[in-house]
Amino acid sequence: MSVEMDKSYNPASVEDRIYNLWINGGWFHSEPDDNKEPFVVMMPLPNVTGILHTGHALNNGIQDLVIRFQRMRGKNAMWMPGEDHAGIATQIVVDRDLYEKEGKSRFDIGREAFSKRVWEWKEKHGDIIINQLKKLGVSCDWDRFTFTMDENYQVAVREAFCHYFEKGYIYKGNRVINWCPYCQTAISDIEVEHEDSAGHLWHIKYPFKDGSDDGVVIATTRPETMLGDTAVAVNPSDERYKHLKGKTVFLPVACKEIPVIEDDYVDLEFGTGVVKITPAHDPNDFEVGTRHELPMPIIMGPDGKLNKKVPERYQGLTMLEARKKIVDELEEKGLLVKIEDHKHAVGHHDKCKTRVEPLLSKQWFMRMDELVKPAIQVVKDKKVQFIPERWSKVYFDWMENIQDWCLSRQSWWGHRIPIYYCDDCDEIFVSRDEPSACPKCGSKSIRQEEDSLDTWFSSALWPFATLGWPEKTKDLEYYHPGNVLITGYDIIFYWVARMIFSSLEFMGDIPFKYAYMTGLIRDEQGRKMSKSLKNAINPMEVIDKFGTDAMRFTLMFLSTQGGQDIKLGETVLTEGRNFINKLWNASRFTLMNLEDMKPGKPENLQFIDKWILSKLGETVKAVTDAFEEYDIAKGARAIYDFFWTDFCDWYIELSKMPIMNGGEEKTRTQQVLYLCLDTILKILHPIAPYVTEEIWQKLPHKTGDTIMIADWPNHVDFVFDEEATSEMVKVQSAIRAIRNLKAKLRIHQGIIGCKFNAPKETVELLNREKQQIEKQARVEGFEFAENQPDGSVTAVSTDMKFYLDVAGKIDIAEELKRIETSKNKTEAELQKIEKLLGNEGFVKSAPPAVVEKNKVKMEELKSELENLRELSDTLSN
RNA sequence: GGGCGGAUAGUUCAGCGGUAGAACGCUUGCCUUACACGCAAGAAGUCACAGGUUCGAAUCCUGUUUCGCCCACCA
Repeated sequence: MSVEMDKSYNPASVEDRIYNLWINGGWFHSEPDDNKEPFVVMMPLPNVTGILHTGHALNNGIQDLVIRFQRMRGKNAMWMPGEDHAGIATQIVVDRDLYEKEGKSRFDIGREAFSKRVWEWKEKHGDIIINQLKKLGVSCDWDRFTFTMDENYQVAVREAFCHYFEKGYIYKGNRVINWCPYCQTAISDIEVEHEDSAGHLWHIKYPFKDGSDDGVVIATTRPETMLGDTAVAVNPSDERYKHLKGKTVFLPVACKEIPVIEDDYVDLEFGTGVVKITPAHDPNDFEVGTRHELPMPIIMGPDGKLNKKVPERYQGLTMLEARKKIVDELEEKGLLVKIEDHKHAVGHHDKCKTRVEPLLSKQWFMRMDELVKPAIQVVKDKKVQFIPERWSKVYFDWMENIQDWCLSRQSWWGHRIPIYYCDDCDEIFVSRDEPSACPKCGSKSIRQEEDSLDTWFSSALWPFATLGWPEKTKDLEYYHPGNVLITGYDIIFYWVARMIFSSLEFMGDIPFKYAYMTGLIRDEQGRKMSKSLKNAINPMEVIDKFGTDAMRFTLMFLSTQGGQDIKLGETVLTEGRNFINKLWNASRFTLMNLEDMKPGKPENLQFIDKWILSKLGETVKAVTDAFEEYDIAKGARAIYDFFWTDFCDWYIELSKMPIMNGGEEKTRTQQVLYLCLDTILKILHPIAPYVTEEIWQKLPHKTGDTIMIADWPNHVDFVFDEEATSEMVKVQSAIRAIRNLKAKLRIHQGIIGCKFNAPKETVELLNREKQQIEKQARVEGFEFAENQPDGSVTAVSTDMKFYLDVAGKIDIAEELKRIETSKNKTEAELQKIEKLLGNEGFVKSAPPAVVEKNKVKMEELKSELENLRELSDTLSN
């Protein structure tokens, strides 16, 4: 019988099979259990319209790592998955689909039909991202999968809205909001992306009256809005414009007279010191307009085109078309004084990238002042902790300067606002269910608000709405609050902050203890991934090419605790792939040599065994601590270093001889190998779940059905053996020296630096190296004496005497040069350490261990230097 | 205009008070019966700059330069 494993790891043949094994085992599922401590992670909701990007791969990878780690540590791990209806984002996608297939817009088919279409779309495409997520190997509790439009979830949303309304936090306000002409809806401030663009500052003369040459010059970046001007303003303290007080000016193009008003808002330094006031199309102007009770004509329709309030020749033009026409016209009339270049930020809707227009409009708002207070406090008190800590500053800055939240969207896909209007008595009321009559006058003539809620209103309830809230469920009691939220820092405002105040409001508790902010993933040059640059990496393609584990390992390896952005590309992914393959092959070697193993605890440990087990213990501790502290990369690095360098390069290589020797030695080595492999698989499982499971399933003496729920190793089970460790250091340097062709020369001269009394095992190890060098040396034409004294226990150098003939093959001049550089280097190092040790402060205040170490090092350097001198003397003779 | 982060080997990054580290790439050998997605040996760094604190600074402080983010109603 032999172990059947391919020469290299083939993820495609493993991943789906293993995932099904886990699903069928039901190990992802969690139920409340008072005897076990829960560990809860709430998944950041992917959008129904979404396709998986590398950001998902990163934060779901970390979430899965944390969940698998805690599950193995014996916690009742529950990871809540779900999907967001994603209001406007989805509406845009379906709207486009409708247009492409039937040439219609949503307005052509109406709310009912459109809504039906979105549901159909969701049924058809909603699973795409979920299936992609599964390819990542995520171990979330699919039985609990929640969609933010599920019936239960709708109940929660209505409850929350009614609660806020009844508390007086929700109000209808007439304000200048951000309007997206493409989506034809209001959006909130944070949904506007500002892009600096090279614009102009137009200086325009408003004459005192029709025909007059004289007038005031205003400066504006948006001349088209002058059609909605109802005043011009100057600062009351501005001496230049004292004479304007009480006058009116003539508004060119629109042909009407508007007053000159005084307001502190006007900046004396900027532009001409005179500002045109367009109350319906600029938030500041609106405030000025309110103070001075100015008329506020709205000149733009929902589609972003000028409406009937403007002269006929402008009606139906878009704002930008109107701008051009107005500027032309002003120029013709000689009213355009000058045009300056001016850089300013232009707002765009983050979903559809359309330029947003400020618009006076009636919308529903949520008062934030009260809600924000406790939400700030819990972060101040470290009840909720950001990782890395610096993000809490971003959180505070936003929360402390927060504006009321514009909740309503003129969208047909989402939670319809549960506000009702009575046609008979004008009563406005909320209702938790479908009301049949007005509670005040009993009229049946009532209608529901047409608008929907901002999608983030429902996501804000995620940490408890998924657990059955507003019902008082066992789940809610057991799982809330959660432990950690893992997400990109780009949604701190959208989601993290809103979950915090929502949980505090409805649950009286924080939603999670830690908010771990991942970096953003960029391309190899550090650029943002974008469609236009065509530099986006599709995780599905990465999985096809490198395998899920390789991708996950790469991402974890790069995701440092500082939350730096991550540069991802072929090079690093290849490294991850190589590591996984190395694991596969080390396991293949181990398993091939384990077939006749007697199970049991290894006995009669030799220094090499003690050494690898010491290292293993250290690694287990380092990894456990790192994962507990959410320092993922540190953990990944610890495993990588131990596994590749210590385990593969040294232990496996050195294990070949005792295995060949057979007998007790062999059994012992097999048992140590087994112990190491088993432990490595376990601590690597949270990072690379598929390979580790696949290999673990092949272990001859495993207990249990899956590595997923195997016990996490405990470092105290591995004793740290200092003597073995220092012996190993010596052996390693001896072997390295022997391996080196130049070292052969030193051996020949009898001045090798690694003379020591070695135990039998060490000498054997060295002999093995000797054989290899012999072979290589023969290839290079060296001669040897054949009969060597055997079993020498003392000096390696004596043992290597047969290299005598090497001398003639060495380029003496070249070698002398090398020795000279080497000597200089050693000398410099020596001086450095001498200086350090000569430093009184160092001896007094440095840790004694450090001083000792340096003393030892100095001795070593001294003897090395001496050897070099001796060697160069011999050579030059 | 405010705030945040980075600047360490050719490249990507770790280290964050005690003698400069890893991976990739590069050079030189090797298909050594787990792995060429591999093995061994090697070259490679004024730790951006200038001051300061300290016995000692890549590491702490203060400036400067530079790259990148985020926030902000100066028309």
